[in-house]
Amino acid sequence: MHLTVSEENYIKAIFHLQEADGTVSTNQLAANIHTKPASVTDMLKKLTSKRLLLYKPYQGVRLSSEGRKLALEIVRKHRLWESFLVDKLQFGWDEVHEVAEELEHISSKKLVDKLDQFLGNPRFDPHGDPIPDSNGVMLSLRQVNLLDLKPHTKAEVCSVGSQSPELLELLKHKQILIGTRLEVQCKFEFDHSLEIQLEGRGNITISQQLAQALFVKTI
Amino acid sequence: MHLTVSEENYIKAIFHLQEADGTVSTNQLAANIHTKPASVTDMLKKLTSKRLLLYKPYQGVRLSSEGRKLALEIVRKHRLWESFLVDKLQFGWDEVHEVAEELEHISSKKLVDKLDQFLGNPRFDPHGDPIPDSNGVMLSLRQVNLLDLKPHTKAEVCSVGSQSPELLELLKHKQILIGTRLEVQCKFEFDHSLEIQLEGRGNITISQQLAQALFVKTI
DNA sequence: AAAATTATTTAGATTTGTCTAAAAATATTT
DNA sequence: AAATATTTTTAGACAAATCTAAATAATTTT
Repeated sequence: MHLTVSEENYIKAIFHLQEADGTVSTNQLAANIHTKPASVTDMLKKLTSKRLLLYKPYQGVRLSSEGRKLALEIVRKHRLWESFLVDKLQFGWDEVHEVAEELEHISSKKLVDKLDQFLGNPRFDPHGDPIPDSNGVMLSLRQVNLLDLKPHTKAEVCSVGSQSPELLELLKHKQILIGTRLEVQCKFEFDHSLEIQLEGRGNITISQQLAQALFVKTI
Repeated sequence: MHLTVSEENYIKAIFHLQEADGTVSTNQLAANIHTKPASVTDMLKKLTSKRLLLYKPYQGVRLSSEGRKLALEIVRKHRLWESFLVDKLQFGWDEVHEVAEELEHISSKKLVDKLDQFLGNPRFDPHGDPIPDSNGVMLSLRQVNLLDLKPHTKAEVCSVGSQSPELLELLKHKQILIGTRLEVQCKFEFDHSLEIQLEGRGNITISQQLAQALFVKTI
């Protein structure tokens, strides 16, 4: 089954969007992939005819099991390449996403497996996200959204919700990294912001938007 | 200047073909790139309008200095990735070409330079071909075609003329690698074949076609 | 439940890179 | 140098992936 770069990008986007929702709408996809709803409809039809999607017009779309398998291969490649860039080529973890978006479309199965081995079969990428193995099995982290933590719980940052440059800029400024430990001090109903204490440092404020983008495990 | 994969492949093909000829014909390009002459004409017009080619209809084509610069970047990427695959991922030198054909189109300049550094700034790839540096400067080997050697000269294989699977299969069968040492015993006018002695082994026959594909330096 | 709004699909156009068939230019042979 | 053969270009068509504008379906509001 050979897919174009464009087809792969749709499969990947549906995979990520359906994590939350179960089923994905045309408009959601169009926004995510920076294209127009009409273009999405065309592509959904094409991928459905290739048996990669379960799609009923007006009813949203999900990946078929075949589609899910392909999505996991793409995610695996993306996260392995990110690991390579950070661990071997000394990229910053906040500058690898775009390059990995290109590298993830290289098709050689042998390349991916050799790369995996070369990196020591890592289970998580530099952002803390789990890397599927060559059978498409992916560990899931016991991670919760920072927004859902109660006051006085301690936690460790283990992944971020997106790789947008804007988010990464803010994290850099606040000196929050994967592995940073913190304790929620209090929460404010008014704007849903939190005050947290960073281990070894003082208290800082986290906005609702930022908290929503941070996934932690309690410690 | 952003080029599509297809455009880059034309630039690269012209670069390699003009090594020998100086100027490249439409049919030559079509054969090399596995496409039809009519398609080549269209692309030549497009790349000419981007000022990457010097092209007069019916008169063949050459790279402009801008085109040559881009070609060298692509060749650099190709050969660095081949080095990575062989040196780091333990690929055989005869199985890296196709993967490198994909990797060479990844656009990040930073990636290429970091990769170069990671590999220890190699000057030659696993096939013995020189790798241009980040300024597009490429060492040229003092290498001659095996066909041009006189009887009783000793030489060392330092590069092969192509990476076609057929050629690599034959080299594997005859156990000829980069670095293999040999001595030309005699040449036959009739079919332009050579008899050579492989160091530590017996005499074998090299056809005109094979000799033409082997570049050596005398020792 | 009818009207208004929003979401989605259809219809038709555009761009890129390719193709085939035919025409034009160049090269080779007699 | 005329005829023939080869090479190259032009003209017109096609598939992929996108777009805009218009039509249709679904949802929400009143």
